[in-house]
Amino acid sequence: MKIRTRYAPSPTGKMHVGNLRSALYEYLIAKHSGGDFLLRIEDTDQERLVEGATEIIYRTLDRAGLHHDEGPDKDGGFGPYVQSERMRTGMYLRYAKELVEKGEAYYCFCDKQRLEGLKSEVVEGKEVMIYDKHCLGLSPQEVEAKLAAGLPYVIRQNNPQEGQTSFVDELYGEIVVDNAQLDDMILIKSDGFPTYNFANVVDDYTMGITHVVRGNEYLSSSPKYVRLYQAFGWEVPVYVHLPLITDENHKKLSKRSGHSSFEDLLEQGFLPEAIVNYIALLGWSPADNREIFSLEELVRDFDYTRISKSPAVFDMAKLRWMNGEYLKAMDGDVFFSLARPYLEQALGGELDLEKISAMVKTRIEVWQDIEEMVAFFAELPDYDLDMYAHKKMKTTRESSLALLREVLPLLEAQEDYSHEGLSGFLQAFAQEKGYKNGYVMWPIRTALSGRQTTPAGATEILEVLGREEGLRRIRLGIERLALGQD
RNA sequence: GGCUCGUUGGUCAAGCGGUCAAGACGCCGCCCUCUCACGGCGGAAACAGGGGUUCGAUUCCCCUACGAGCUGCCA
Repeated sequence: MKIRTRYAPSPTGKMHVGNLRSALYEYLIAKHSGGDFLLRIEDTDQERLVEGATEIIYRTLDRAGLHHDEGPDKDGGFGPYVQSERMRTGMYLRYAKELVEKGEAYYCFCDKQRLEGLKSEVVEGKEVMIYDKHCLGLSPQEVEAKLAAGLPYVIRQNNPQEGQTSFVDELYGEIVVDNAQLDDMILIKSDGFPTYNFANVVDDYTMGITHVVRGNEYLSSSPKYVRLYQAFGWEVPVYVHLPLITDENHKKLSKRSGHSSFEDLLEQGFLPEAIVNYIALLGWSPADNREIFSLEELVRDFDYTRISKSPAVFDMAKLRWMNGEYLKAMDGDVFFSLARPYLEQALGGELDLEKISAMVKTRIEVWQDIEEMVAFFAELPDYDLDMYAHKKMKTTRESSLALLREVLPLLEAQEDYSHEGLSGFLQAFAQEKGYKNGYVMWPIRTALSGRQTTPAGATEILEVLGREEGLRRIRLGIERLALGQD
């Protein structure tokens, strides 16, 4: 049997990493076995729809490389793939009526007031209500009359008060609940739209979904869905409920709390491959110890039985590390082409950006790190003269001044300002004088950069800065040190 | 409140009756070195608690605690 999975988001905003991970696992489970991954838009809640949200879903999936085999834009013969369009075919109501006829569902005409009156317990500020099956007692004639009168109605599932319902989740094992716990959830809303609870079952069945892969939040309502399948006489699909992804406070990720969406992370300078790789490991681990996976490798190695059951905290620090790994492994030219906009923004087009790009490559974790790191090339920052003193280099302000004065004429005489030429001659100089390399390089680099740490050594910086600017900065350093001494 | 699920270092996470309880991120130290970074080496750091079962429990069962999810005409 060919596995078919689906990602079924409701278009209500951005996709955060939890949403994306669901999509990823659904994709991986299907693709690992050569199956199909479908996209279905669940827009049955007309009030929560957000303009443009569907486009975000397409964009995100595309950027993440999770290409669907079927979807609203790719008909595979199981369409429509948008629930509002499916509703127009009348299918949900038809199926609901079938259930009514079987006694597995019933019309309910209860209005808001009556329902409000049913709310009894108040727990943590939330009122808890269990529907009392009031309308189940209506005779067929009464129902007909109310329907004919055009009264608004909903259709509710009719769950038994006794017995148990169970199903097997691939990860969590057998889940058993007392039927008395199952409330008569609404299948068809008064606006004619199906609820998620009903639509997901009808759609998953009619679209041939074999493996229902979804967030853990559905685990406890799954018995109700299972009852629906059974009521229809449909085969229950394979269920794989995924553990939650939480923030550092162990709270479920949500847009409301300002948690990053996939697109936010891209803006923050993360690579889509790194994000995908990272979230793949949030709740799943391979049999070996590997951590770096391309999407193709994930497809090959993804064994969903190894998905864990406990929630995972989204750790930005590790994502940053992983992004850095991707950056380091990237081809130099590709890196440069991607880094270029950031380099240009920080430095303009004057300097040799390609050289600077190479310097920065092993030192950044996200693109945004570039700007701060290279700013000194464009403009010498104001710096504290104490920076010239470094215990390990054995330099002091005084020794630095002397060193720079000693080295300046030599640099003025130098023609070759290549990194190789400069380092060759400077090291020779150090050796001749019996200085350690650091003793001569530290003052020079400080004068050139005005910084304690730089993405390159003194001679590389000098090469990029060029003879004129380099000498200018060194002279300035001498001047300031001399002044500061008095 | 009820129901369901979960609980190995700060975080991810291996383990599936007998291990000195992996590995990774982060942190710390050392080496490399013209600073930083990379790279290399090393370190601190965990089985929530209590009962069982067993010759032997991180591993199986029960209870408690804690956490999470659901309990919507939201998904």
